[in-house]
Amino acid sequence: MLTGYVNMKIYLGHYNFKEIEKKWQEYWEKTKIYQAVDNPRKDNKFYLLVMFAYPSGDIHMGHFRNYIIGDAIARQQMIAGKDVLHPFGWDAFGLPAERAAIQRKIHPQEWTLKNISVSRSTLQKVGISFDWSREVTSCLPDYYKWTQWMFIQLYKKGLAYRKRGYINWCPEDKTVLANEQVKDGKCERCGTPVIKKNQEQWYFKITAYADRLIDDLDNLPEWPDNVKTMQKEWIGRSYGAEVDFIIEDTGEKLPVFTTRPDTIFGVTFMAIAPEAEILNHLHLEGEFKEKVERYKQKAMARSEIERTALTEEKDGVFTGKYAINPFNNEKVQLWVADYVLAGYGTGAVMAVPAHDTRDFAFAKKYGIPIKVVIHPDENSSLNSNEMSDAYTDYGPMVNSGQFNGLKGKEAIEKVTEYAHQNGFGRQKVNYKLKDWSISRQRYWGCPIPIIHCDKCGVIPVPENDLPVVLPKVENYIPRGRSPLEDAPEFINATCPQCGGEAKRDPDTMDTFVCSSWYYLRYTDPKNDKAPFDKSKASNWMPIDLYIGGITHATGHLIYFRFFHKFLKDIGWVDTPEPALRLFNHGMVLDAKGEVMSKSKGNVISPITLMDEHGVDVTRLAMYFTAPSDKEVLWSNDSLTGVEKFALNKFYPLIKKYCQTKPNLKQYFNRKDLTEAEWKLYVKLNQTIQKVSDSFDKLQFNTAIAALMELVRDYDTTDIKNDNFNDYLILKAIKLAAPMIPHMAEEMWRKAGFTDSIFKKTGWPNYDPKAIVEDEIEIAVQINGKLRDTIKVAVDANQNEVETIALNSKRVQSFIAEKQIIKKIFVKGRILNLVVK
RNA sequence: GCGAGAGUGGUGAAAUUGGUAGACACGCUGGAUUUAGGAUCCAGUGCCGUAAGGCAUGGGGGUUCAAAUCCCCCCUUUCGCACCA
Repeated sequence: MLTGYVNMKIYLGHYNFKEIEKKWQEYWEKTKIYQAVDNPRKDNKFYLLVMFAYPSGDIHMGHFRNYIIGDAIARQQMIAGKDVLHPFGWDAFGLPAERAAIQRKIHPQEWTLKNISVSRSTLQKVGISFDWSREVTSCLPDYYKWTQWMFIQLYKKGLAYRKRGYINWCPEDKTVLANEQVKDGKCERCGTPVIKKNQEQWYFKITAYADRLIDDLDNLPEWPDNVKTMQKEWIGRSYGAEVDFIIEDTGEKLPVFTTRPDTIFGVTFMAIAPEAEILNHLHLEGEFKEKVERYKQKAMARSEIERTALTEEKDGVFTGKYAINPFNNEKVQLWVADYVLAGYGTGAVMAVPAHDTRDFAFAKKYGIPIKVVIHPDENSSLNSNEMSDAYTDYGPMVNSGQFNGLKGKEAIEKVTEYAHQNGFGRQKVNYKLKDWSISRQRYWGCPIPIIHCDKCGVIPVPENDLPVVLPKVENYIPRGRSPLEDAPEFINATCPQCGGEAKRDPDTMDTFVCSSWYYLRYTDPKNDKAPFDKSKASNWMPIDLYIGGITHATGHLIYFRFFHKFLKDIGWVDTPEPALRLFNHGMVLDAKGEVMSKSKGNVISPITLMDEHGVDVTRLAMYFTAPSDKEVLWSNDSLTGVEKFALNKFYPLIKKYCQTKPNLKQYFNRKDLTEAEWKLYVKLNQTIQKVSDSFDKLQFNTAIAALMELVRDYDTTDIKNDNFNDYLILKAIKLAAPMIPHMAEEMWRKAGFTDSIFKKTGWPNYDPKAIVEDEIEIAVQINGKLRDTIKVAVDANQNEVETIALNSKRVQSFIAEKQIIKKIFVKGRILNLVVK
């Protein structure tokens, strides 16, 4: 019945990947197979999102891996019959594009648009199933019009506001950075140490959502724990109390935040951050004024890295002023110290040297008293003269008046309650998270839709006048203030309120604003009346699977959740969270484990590999090398095994197809198959199960291994039933199709189908009664050590297995002259005989 | 320093979540075929040992009939946070 021996040499020539890839790519495009509908069935939709890309050149290995992971899942869902939305777009504003443009002396817009078109056509050649009809590009006015609209909605709700304060400034990029763009005190992009600068900026009030951003993480079971933990820590919620100390001279309140109100009687000094506003209220005099001033200057000049280095000894300077502890009316010294952070709490801390490590070191250095107010327990005590470090655990309060003896949680509650009743304190929750600084003094970004009028103040641009178009200026080099300030045609405007002369806001937005809502635009990308149609968005939301790098854990992924929650509050979306499941893929490094970069000269381009080996083989190699969440040390050797498999083993299956058009929905009955066929049928169903499981976990390496086993076991000499033969081949093609789409489509068509395999043809379900073989090998252990394996019927009970086992010569030799004292039997697995 | 994860053959990795460790590949060794091959096919391949057998999942202890998997200590490593009062 079958074609018999096939010369593999001839065969390889028969899979002309260049031709076949082109053929199907054109077909898929022509038939619009990836075009998502606007109104999927709610219970049958699958929104697969991969993070959109910076168009910084053509795509590299990392992109390639990211997108083929998503593509395999998207295609599996298509086969499975889901309505799939799998869009793509470009995060096209931002510093990298601008910097590259400056280097090459091309306008950022031209550079960006050119890169987009190159990258797009590469992605099309990779055969990624993106719905290009929904492409969005964040630097084009039809998109950023709505980014500006978002800004205005936030402004209307009081969630976008201006504030003067110290900001992170990158002297190299000459712009403000958000906290998440500062890594180790350096600019994340260029590595330049960041300095503090006092400037008026726009902020989004993300802190108003801090609690929901933390609490709702518990409703995201399909987000990785590490990301959730990172977000929780980043937001950094801590419960405590705020206590008002009194500045002795002026009687002014000096509130401080503490998580340890139970140590309040141990306060021996207060420390204030050099940048803190309160310092100006102290009316410092004489030499103290000078010293403090000098210290402030010094502290501000130090870089963030120096200031936060833990090895650095803590220092500070006495202000000559005192504050009163409202609990015991004790007078405590007021110090300025740069280990206190201006941006957290009130910028001042109550220092309890006996019970805080930092305060202890500081007190020792400056000879400030140390007062013990907590003992480790009722039976042991501390002596401040003998302490070599602070005691920071909980314990009973001492030297604390009426509170003596209370400890831990109860102590904290009682102390706080007392402060509350007496009007000098309250419960307080504090967050590390700060409001999101979004102003950037750069050209290549989304203009902030605000007009500054001398008469009317800050006026948002009316929504009808959007977009505020970014002008194409010649001089976009950053100089420390926004280049737009020097573009008269842009900066000069009329006030929408009084009609008088006014100025536009010269800054552009952080690009993370653009990427905070793009996933919604995909549901309705051409809408020019609204950012998106509510019902279209509602049809597709939430995102079922969001794939991207772990690098965005505390940046983009928090902003995007914040935006979504805001949009829910103003009635534009109806789910509490944007994405049900998050998956972080691993990085691609070179064979030595180093990042691929042009400067190192170790870049391997996926394009070169695809030209030489074809898209499908290149994809397969990437899938097979490691599970998707692990990093890959890429070596071209990875191609060898999978190439042989794909070209010499898998593709030739189609030559053995007998054109019987089997019914793929059926299961076979045992009586209709020969013994060998049934065995193969079981193998097929096991493969279906393994591949499906692997896809659920995005572990394509094991899916491929399972397919390799199936093909290895497939032996036509055993098969008499052509219908079964064809059934097996078609199922195998479907299982492989998401990973090797071109080859699979080719095989599918060769099998006589006139429509695409990706058009809801049905993902294979395994036959539950054909998952285990009739006869299996089970292990026989003596005292827990493997001594033999025996073949038994799959449902053999303990007695049957024992009989067979005891018949084994090997087993006998191990139990000879010994007594069996215990028998453990796990059906289908092991028999363990304990002997003595 | 704190938090989370990881450590399995020469290499990439599997392991039904406590039940035959190393699936599937790469590489290597031997053989076959071939004018030749980096092509293809067959066999072998964790380590020690001729064998019987013993030893093996970073190291050391423990729980269990049974541990890569659970518990304790240590080492290495990756990532995140890094004076958050």
